[in-house]
Amino acid sequence: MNIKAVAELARVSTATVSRTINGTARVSPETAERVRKAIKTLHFYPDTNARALGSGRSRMYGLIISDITNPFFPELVKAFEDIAIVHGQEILVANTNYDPERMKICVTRMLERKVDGVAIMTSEMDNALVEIFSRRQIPLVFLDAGTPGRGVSCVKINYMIGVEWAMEHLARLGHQRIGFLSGPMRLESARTRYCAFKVCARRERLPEHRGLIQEGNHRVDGGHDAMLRVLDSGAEPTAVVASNDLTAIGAMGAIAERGLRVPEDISVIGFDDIQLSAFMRPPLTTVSLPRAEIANAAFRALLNARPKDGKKPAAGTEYMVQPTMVLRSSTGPAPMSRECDKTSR
Amino acid sequence: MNIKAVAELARVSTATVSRTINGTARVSPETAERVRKAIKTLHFYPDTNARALGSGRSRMYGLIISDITNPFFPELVKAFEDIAIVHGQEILVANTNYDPERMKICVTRMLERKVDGVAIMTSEMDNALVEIFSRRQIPLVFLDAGTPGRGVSCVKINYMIGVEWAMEHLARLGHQRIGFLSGPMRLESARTRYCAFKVCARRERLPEHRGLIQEGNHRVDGGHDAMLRVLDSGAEPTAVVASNDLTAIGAMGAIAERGLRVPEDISVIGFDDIQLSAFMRPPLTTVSLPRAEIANAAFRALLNARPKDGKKPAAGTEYMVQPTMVLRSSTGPAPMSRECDKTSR
DNA sequence: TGAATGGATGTAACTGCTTACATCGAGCGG
DNA sequence: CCGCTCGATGTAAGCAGTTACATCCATTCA
Repeated sequence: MNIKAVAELARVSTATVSRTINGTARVSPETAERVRKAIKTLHFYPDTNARALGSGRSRMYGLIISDITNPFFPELVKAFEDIAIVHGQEILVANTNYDPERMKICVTRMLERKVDGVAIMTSEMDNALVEIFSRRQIPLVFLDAGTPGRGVSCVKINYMIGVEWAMEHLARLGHQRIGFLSGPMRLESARTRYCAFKVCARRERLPEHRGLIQEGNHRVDGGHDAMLRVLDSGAEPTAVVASNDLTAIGAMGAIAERGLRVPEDISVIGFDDIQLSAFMRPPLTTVSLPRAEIANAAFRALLNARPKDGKKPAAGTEYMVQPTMVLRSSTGPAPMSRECDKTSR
Repeated sequence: MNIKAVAELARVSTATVSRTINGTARVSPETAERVRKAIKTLHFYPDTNARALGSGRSRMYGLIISDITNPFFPELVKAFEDIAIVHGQEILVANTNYDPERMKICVTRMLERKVDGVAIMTSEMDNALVEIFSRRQIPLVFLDAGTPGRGVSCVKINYMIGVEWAMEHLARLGHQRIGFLSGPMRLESARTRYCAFKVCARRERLPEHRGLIQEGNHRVDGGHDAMLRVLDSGAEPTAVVASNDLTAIGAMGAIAERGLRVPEDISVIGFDDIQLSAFMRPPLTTVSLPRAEIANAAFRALLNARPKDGKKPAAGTEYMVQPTMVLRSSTGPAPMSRECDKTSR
């Protein structure tokens, strides 16, 4: 079942069949109709491999993420896929599992499949690998990393403003001793959020305490453990900001274990706004990162940077997306300080 | 950058390069070494499209799921991908978004990419589409649907035993008035769970009440609404079993809204054991469906059914996987009946 | 010593589609 | 009425691999 069979049935050449399928040149309406009919009759599906080989374009974008079971990613992937389908492109998803070794495999897959561009939504990237893509003139787009260049774009999230909003929200509620549960420090995105927190904390002249800041791993268990360390440090926070929602959820568990209540004793703010945050008890106040917008920007970046007519890829751009604050019930007025508590007893 | 360049640098023919890459025939160690060195020097990555075209095998399996943002799927996808990588295969994931129309697009993609087999882990499948695959001798494997045949396997989950365990657990805790929040009845898997519940309920001679059983949509909002309907029906359940975890989570929210407590007033049991269930307050007792095992069975099914040497696909098999009960804190002893409550006041 | 064997490698046809170029009429202006 | 243009279509050369078959040479055996 190939294009030749269709051509014979429609009594035209294979070129005409190809042209009607792709709309790359004028075909008379009657001929086109005959071809379409033949395609239907024979249940013909053009072989993508052959198409890619012949045309040099694979009609496929690569999407590299850390781990599809991290709830941040599925929505991103879906949004990206939906846009891709509209543009007649497919997407090839690859998980790095946070492992730079496996990242190499991902890159290899992309190259072997001759993707038209790659969106790298994770940070396990090393410059040698970027070089490989750039040598082949394959457009790239990074999330929260890199600098724009020929064919290389990046989508940056305005973490600073997100953290500012969170801090402002807490300040209004009267919080002073605010903890921060960071992500793994080897991740650029985690470091950025951490830095934004420190800048804000300094600016607001919040009391500092060594124990207030603890490193997690962007997973629930890490958030749980980090929160316990905060509580055990004697820092006595009235609120904590977590580097992502999973961390915040772990923290809420730890707080409950210690017999404290959210938000009466400690307020908690997350980052990401994953689906499940809305269904926690209490529902989590969080800084929402707009997944669909990120996917959109990334896709547009790849589309725009696409090399035209064998020329070099166009210049890359930097996109900035703005997070939004989602107020739910895990934050509340700061409790009176412990000193007051003691006095009143 | 193609195989010819490698061949020239290694001073051999393209056939020898192909042979060393694929290990399909003996190549002398010295020659092989030269070829490998040339590949490395030139950063050569063989074009998968050309390979697939030449060999007829795409080394790729399709995986059709409903929706990657449904937390049941990411783990399935990941497990499937991990096994595939070990076997040197890739996977092409496609979302149907629960839409039969879009299922057609998914099928088209699979055919165009000449996949070596397809795992269909969703129910929006119609027989005409199955026919298309079977005509092309492409092995299929279904989850919870279909019957095994030539090249067609299925992985079935023993829902009956899962529901039995849940009911037994509740019975031991003294529950009698047990509600059921079903999934959308058009899904075979939802119907199966519902039937299993009814069979169990009859066998245990549990009191029946029209309002005890309500239809949800396998999402949180559906569970929430269905639970409200149960509560408003006057059925006064002391426990509810939900068709999946998201439904159970929605139900817990509805219960809390009505000022009732889980598990003191109403026990809740879910189905699936998605990650977030462990982090609910209270953590959700649920019937765990082993995602990794399902992925494993599906992959093995495709591998075994693969047509050998141009022959027809082998006969398909039926795999049965067993769920397990995960006891957490959303279930507890049945409260005394309302009547008793009234009397004691 | 000549034929048979077999391992290593080369040659070239083939995969299914795209596309540059060629061809062929029809319509049209000079 | 001729040459031109232009739209519709055909021809065939790629694209980058795989692989059946051919070739070559060194053994091995009768």
